[in-house]
Amino acid sequence: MSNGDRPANAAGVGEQKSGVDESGGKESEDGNKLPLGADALDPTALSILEAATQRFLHYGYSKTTMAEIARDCSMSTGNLYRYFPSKMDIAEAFVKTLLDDHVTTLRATIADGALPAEVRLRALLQETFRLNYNRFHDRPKAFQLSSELLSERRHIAVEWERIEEGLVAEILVDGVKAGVFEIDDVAAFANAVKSMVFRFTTPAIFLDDEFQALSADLDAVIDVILRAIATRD
Amino acid sequence: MSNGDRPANAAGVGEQKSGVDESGGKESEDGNKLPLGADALDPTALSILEAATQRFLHYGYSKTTMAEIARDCSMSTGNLYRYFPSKMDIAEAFVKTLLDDHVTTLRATIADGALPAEVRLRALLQETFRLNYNRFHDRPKAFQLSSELLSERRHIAVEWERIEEGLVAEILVDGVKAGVFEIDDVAAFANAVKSMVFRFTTPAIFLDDEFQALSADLDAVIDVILRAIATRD
DNA sequence: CGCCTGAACGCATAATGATTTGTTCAGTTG
DNA sequence: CAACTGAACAAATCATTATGCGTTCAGGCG
Repeated sequence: MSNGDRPANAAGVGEQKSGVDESGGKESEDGNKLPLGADALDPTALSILEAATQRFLHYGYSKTTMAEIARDCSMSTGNLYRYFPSKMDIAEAFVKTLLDDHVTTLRATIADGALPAEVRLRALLQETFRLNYNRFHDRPKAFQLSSELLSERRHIAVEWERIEEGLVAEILVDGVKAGVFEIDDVAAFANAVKSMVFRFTTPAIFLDDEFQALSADLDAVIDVILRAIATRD
Repeated sequence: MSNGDRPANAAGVGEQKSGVDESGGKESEDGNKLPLGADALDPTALSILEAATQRFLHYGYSKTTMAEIARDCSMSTGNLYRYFPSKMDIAEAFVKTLLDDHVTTLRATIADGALPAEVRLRALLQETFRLNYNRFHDRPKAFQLSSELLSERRHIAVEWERIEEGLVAEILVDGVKAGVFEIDDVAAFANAVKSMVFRFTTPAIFLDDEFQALSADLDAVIDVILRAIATRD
């Protein structure tokens, strides 16, 4: 218990190691447009994350050893622990950048506020599906790692869902303001939407299904949703 | 290859053993109100199924041995194979009676045609959820066995889904006839409903969730569905 | 000849031991 | 003193052996 020396803000992933408590943790008051992971990282920590990312993508989490990451960075294994509390925390940083990219893409998808709310909502939900599908199909290693991590560190999944639900709610509010949607409780409805498109955000299922068929099914669901909230004249 | 002797209709589960082909198999032209499994079973086969059922429920599939089942029935292991082609086929018969019970319960739930179609649809979907939830929570061994079998013998799952979708479509048609629903393509809409309630029929997910919270979420989804198809005046 | 037995076969699962790997920390370096 | 090393330890993982189990089939019985 002698070395209390850590670089300023060591990896920003200071959660409990294996406990089960759910203390809120940092709230990050700085608006929700900033990236949620990998920001303000020490250069050394960044190089570790980069090396780990390459190996994770090629060989997967379990086949990547701390010794290999250390060798890639020309440092000792012990030194890795000055920047990340554990191997799992490196994976967490990796997954956070993945999710961060997703959110960025989704924001770009719905950026054009001039488009009708129905169009933007459909685009958002289809793009969410497409991102999940591609992550699952084209980068299986990344997918496996993220789903394992998200099931073990639930708070990340919860936060991510909260953000996605916020995007949906954003469009819903726009639609209500524009007079094309009629919704009592936007937050509750956004939650219902999450349930309804669950099938298209749970890759464990669409193993052998075709993208086209699922996308068409999703369109049918969106049709129902839009019909339910369309203003009646 | 000398013994071509089998009791008439040996277990009615004559599918291929481990091939991958998907030939239609028997069509069962006799209406869909009859039980789909465990009918017309030899008394001996029935006693085997009964003994196996008890052990499956108590100890699960893998911890139940053919030797035990044979001992329970006071016969040799070899003789079991005169009534069921394999252990998995005994499990199939077991699962079919489970699903059969489900369908019977669901039919009873929506039997009262005098009730409004909205009420019957909600009852059907909530009851479907409740049955899945209970099977998952109160009889974990039965649940595990059925999900493993349904993923291996897909045609059973497919047929079961077809029946459930048929029940939904039945109510939808009634609602349209009564003038309370407005639906273009009933079959397509029933399929969309299946997607939307997917979350509530996929027990792998509601591991730690509460029944009440999920049931409330399902109610919200049903509200959206009903709002989408309500006739407008 | 129809119905059934139980020993025998080969595969899957479990148990055992050997090796690797995540993590720690006393100590080195500059 | 901050940055880092590398040997040491416990726990996980892997290869290998041993055991159990589903399945078959040549034969017995009534």
